[in-house]
Amino acid sequence: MEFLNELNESQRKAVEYIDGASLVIAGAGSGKTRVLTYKIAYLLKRGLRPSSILALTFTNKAAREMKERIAEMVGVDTARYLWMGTFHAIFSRILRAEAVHIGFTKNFSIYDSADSTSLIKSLVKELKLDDKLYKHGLVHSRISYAKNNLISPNAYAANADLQKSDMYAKIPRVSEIYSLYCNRCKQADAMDFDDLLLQTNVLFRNNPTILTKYQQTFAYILVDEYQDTNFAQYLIVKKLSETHERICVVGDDAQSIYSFRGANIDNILQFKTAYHNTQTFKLERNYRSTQTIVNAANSLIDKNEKQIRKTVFSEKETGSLIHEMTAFTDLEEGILVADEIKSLHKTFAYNYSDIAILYRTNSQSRVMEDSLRKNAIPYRIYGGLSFYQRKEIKDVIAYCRLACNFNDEEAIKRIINVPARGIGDTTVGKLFDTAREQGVGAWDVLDDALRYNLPVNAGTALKLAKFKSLIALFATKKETMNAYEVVSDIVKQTGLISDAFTDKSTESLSRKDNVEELLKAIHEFCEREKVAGKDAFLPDFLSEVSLLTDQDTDKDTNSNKITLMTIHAAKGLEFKAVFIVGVEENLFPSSYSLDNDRSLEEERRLFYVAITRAEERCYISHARSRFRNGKSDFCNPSRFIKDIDPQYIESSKDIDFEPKQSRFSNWNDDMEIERKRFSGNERFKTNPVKSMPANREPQQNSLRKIGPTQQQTHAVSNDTYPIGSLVKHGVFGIGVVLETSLVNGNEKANIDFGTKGIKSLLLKFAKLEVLKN
DNA sequence: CTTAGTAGGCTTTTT
DNA sequence: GCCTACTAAG
Repeated sequence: MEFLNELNESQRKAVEYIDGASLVIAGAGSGKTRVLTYKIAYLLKRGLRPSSILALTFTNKAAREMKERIAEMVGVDTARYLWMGTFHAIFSRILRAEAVHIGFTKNFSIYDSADSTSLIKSLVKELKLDDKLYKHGLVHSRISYAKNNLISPNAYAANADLQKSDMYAKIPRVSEIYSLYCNRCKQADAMDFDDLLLQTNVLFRNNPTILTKYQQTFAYILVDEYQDTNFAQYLIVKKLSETHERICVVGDDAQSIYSFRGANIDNILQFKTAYHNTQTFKLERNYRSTQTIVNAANSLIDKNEKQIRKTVFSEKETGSLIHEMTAFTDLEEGILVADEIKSLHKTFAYNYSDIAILYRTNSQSRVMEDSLRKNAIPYRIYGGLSFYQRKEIKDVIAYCRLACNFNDEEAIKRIINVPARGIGDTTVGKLFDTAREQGVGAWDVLDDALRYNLPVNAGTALKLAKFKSLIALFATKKETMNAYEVVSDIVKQTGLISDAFTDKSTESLSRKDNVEELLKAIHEFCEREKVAGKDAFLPDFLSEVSLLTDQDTDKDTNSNKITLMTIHAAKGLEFKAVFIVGVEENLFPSSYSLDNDRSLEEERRLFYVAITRAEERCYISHARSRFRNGKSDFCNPSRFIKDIDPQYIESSKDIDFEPKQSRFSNWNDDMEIERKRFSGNERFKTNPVKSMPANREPQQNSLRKIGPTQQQTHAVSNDTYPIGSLVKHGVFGIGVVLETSLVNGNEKANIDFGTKGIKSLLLKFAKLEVLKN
């Protein structure tokens, strides 16, 4: 077991304890995945069969990467038999095998969130409720909450607290919708994402022999990211490990950021209560970040009440201070970030792929993008609409689903008129109403309008019947043809992308590309299975694809580009330099989180996650005004900045926002900074990593280019705003132009707004009105 | 039944 | 400001 020597002492202890329940608290960057993989390797070396080990993750990506690493250690042929995957993937596999015990078939459909939403909308309509009050998102989140907490529709209706809060929100009939929703899913032989966990619980609760079978199968259970488990997941794991209690959960309460998806931080905080004789291991050495970054993050998270106390430390160099950047507007923020990235790239030889810009909301990406594009900095945005959420992809998949499960009503609704075949909303409405009245499935009604008294004319009836026979044809083909052949056939026969030939718009071309991309993926899937000696049929592909996300489609991750993503998406990743942008009140922390401490603490953890992504340099930026929801808002710096011990931050704030300070003294500061910067640069060249000096910083960002010491600075011969002009600014009012300068080709002016102070503004953004010059 | 035009709305989103 | 989802006209 010499591989154990590659671990530090606390890691090794966590790996070697396998006799009972263990909780591994893994601080950011402390080698959590390493512990998990080595532990599995250790279990195998100790003689456990791979098929008796269950390892649960939250993403396919995490599962795949872990499996690869284990394969390297113990060989592919052993690793293959591990039960390793996401909660959803593993339990959908078990549910397919045991489906009959809970009234489903093994080919049950998986409804994605769009299907759930669509079903909820139809139910609200059917019940003639006001969709302004019964918003689908809200209703869905209530249902989801109930399912995650294993509250049945009846229990929901009987629960006084839930009823009270629904009453208060003027949506008292949610329990009714919930109940109908469950019935419809069952009729459609469909489970939504939450059902995969809920029905697993139902299965184990109602079938003790089946539970026992899996308890015996899984001799050892490991759970990654335990802080993100919800109650349904907690209970599955608890039940499966009940007899042997050989379980190891790994997580970091400080990185619990998914409560809005039902994650319950109490699962990790209370683990010791749930499992007797728990051994706790703390991984406190951070291998990722400089001491400054680790200490700053510690000082921040220290402000949270609810947490497992730990002392995360780094033995790397001190490193540079966290840099606070202040911009006037979101646009200027983009410019400052791009400027700094250029300097990191040019002067300090950072690769673009070493740098990430992280934000709280996706909408913030736009300004950053614009600025990067203008500066010809390559970037890649993660997030937004995922591949599998694209309309054309979902359409193809809906055809597949329907071919495998004729009861899948959401699939029928989605594709019955896609591509347009003259079956409109009215007809579809009649179809489902009739099916409901007659107590049959819509599928049955399709080709027998007469028998079921479907009130449509002969032409429409024919169209419906033709649609049915088309799907029935695919259903027959799937019995003999492999997944790739069937789906190519579907795409060809339905004409889903044929309009791309007539329509040359980039839009339809990209749709065509996407469908081809999907076909390629299916082809690869079939080839993979063939290598493993299996034939891949449509249901096999379907059960895999329903649980796939965009993160699994990652390509060109190796290219040298800046990463732009939300902080949520950045969890688990690391970059040499990280820019956290828009760190302002009401944005971060989000205004939605301000009314209770629990969610405010979660926002703080989110900020903690953001900071701890950085290995060497971390920038925190905020703007004084920001364009949001169509209008410009004033912004104050986030309270979280004050939560960080000031000794770890340096800031450009004083320079930009100290109107009382005289220009003269600023100049002095500025020159001092420039001097330090210069000497810092020189040192840096000889040793790029270690001597990253804290003082070579962009804190002069807005002023260094104005100060006389800067060589790139040129006075602007400016006709529009000569010195002494009287100008009017939308926010600051009337001011006098003191001086102008050129900053990377952008004109900048220092303007005295009297009581509002002296501001340094970029003229192209400031929208100044000249009153007198 | 399809298309265009507008009103509303707005966090994060491992599956 | 931008996207979606519903409504009114073709």
